[in-house]
Amino acid sequence: MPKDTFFNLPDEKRQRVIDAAIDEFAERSFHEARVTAIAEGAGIAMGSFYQYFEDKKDLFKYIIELIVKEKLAYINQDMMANMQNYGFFQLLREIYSRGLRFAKERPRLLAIGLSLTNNEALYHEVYGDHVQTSDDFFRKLLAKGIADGDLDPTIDPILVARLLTMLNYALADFVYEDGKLDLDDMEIIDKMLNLIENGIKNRAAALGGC
Amino acid sequence: MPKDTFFNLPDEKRQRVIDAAIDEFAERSFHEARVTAIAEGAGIAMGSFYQYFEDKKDLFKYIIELIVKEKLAYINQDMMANMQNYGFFQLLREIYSRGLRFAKERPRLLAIGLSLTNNEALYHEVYGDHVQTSDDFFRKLLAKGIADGDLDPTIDPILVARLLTMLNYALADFVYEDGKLDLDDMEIIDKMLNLIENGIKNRAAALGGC
DNA sequence: GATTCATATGAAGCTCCATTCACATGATAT
DNA sequence: ATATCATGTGAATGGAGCTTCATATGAATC
Repeated sequence: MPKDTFFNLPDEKRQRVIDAAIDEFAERSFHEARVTAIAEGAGIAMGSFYQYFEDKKDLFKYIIELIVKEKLAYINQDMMANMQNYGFFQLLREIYSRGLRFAKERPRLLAIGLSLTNNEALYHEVYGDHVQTSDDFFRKLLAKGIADGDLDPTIDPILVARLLTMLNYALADFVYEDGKLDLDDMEIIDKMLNLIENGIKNRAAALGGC
Repeated sequence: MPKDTFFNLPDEKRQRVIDAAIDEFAERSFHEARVTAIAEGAGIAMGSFYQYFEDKKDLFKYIIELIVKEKLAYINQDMMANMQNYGFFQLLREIYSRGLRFAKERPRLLAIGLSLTNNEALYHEVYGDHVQTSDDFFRKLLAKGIADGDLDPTIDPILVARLLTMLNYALADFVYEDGKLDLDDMEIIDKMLNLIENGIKNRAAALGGC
């Protein structure tokens, strides 16, 4: 947790520190990121940095906290409230589309988030035990989908939840590689959803008899 | 490229160096990995290390080269030769199952490979341009599957290739988290394939009329 | 205007490594 | 046995970067 001195800072200066930190952590892993670069980027003295934070990790945890808050704001806004009104695939479409928007609008935040998932030790230190994972969320969604009759009841919710999470990551990945795919965002999402909904098997032959 | 002195080493000693390097790179990112730990692990003097390698990166690239060779051996063996005899989903099942076996039998190699995909700069330095990606491979497979009539011809092969790659990663991920899923390997793979083949929509209702 | 308190500063101090160096060792050739 | 060559060694060297420290600045209070 940053010290009081940090929160007492004028908004503009505090924001400069946050921005500089996001820049550095987005470019380099936690271990590679340099406190000196952050201080310089924010236009503060090295000594000041340690007036504001215990150490580098203290700042990093704070930044992660901000990212989580912001991401949840993107995903959650009103959606959970109206959850009952939508079918499974509508909800999934909404989740993916909001996740993609977050990735496009805050690519540096996305990069930091991804870098954290690649560092297990740090990940646990940041989140402790109460890891409200993306998996948990999808599991609940799947349970509801099965209960509502939208989904094949024989699927394994734990496995599928993980797969949906991974596909969500895949989506974010496309953002980094512009031009790889000549599609607009909703088109990508709809094609992904089509895979999730129907698979990729050729049904034309099989359904001939219907 | 390691120096001649390295390749002139007795096999046993050369292997000790390779093993020590794999241990260290599997535990820590390239940047965090310590030459001192590798030298100590291999039972050689620091000076010797620099008789064998230009620097830390020289060794790292060599290790990656070994990993790629070994992984290809797992995946490729005879399979590509018999490709024509199998349908798309049989091939995919085979690929996933071999990938999973590699992950289970060589978890440290898997970890190093994953860590490399998380470091774009290093990744490009190691592979240069001729990045024979997993994507390319799946694209060809998909093209064949469509040509053979196994797959829905309206899918987007580029997008789906990426999704199949990500699902392959997801599979490897499960290996790390034992117990999360109470299934044996082939069961996981078959459930994944079922998602890919048929999606997760509940067809019972829709097919009632058939 | 002196004291106190909070904050600012950048130059040390320190630790951790990668890399180098000056000096063995030991084999092979002369 | 001496010279030459390849290899081995671990103690310097040096740089990078986190953290601390001694000292300023400046506002608020007495």
